[in-house]
Amino acid sequence: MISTRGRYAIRVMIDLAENGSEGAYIPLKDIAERQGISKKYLEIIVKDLVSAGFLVGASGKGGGYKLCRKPEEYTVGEIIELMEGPLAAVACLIDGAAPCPRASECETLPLWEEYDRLTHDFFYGKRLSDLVR
Amino acid sequence: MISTRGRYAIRVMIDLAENGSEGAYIPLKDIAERQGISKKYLEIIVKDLVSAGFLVGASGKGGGYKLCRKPEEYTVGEIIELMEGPLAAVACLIDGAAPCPRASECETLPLWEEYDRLTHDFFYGKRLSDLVR
DNA sequence: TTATTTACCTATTGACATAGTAGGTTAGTA
DNA sequence: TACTAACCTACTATGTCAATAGGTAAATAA
Repeated sequence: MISTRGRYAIRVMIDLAENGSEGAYIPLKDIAERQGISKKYLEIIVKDLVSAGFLVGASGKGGGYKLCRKPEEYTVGEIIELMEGPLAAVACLIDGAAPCPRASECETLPLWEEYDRLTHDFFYGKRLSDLVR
Repeated sequence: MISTRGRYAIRVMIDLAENGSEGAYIPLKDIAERQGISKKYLEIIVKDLVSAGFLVGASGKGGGYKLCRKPEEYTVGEIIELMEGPLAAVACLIDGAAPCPRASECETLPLWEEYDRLTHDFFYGKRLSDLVR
């Protein structure tokens, strides 16, 4: 299940792509109102997008947020994985996790691997520009 | 993320398909040992499989569990949905849930719908017999 | 009939994640 | 100097996950 963190993050990015023409900074308040999401909660989400270098923020009057790249240069997959952690169907498939000692005999592992590839290809094949009206 | 409930349920079903030849009842203790999973925890999972009519249990000496259908007559999707609830990527797509008031203007909904179809088709296209060695 | 085996039942626990809220400080602009 | 907006830390309620604990009921083999 994709949580609100990931879903709201994508909506913020789309909002910026649609309303942030010519590199203007868009106040979070405006985004929150347009999207019908609590501004306070969006602050938490946007903070992570800034840390990751997906957005840049500017303080003070006339400040706000804007995209760092062109919409076609963001994939939906990287946004989701940033906000939610690895896009893995099962814990055994998370990179860097302790490898499952039953992996070699596990009859379900190939199933999860196949689903994992499907999911990964789907979300990394979608770009922010594909979602903008 | 598929939790242990769903994953263990599938492994129990595979174990029964492989070891329960000729309609014999297989004790949960044996399954737990073969699979390396706590028997106590499996009891909870197996209980749901019985309630749903996927398995049948027999008490007493010589008892245990067995499949009710042939392995090719179970889909992985129905097992997962039984154990984990709807296989939906986002809350707005759960059947019977309160419909999202923003659905008509939501720019991300088509994305989740497409992913949902992909996931559904994948898991309902896989059968228990596909996982048995 | 008795002992054994096995399913079946209810309750509880610790750890963690989710979805926020609350209240303040810093930075930049008009 | 007033205002705006980002930025920061902390807190909380609710729920889910992954089990564990300790029993009762049913069926069979000796």
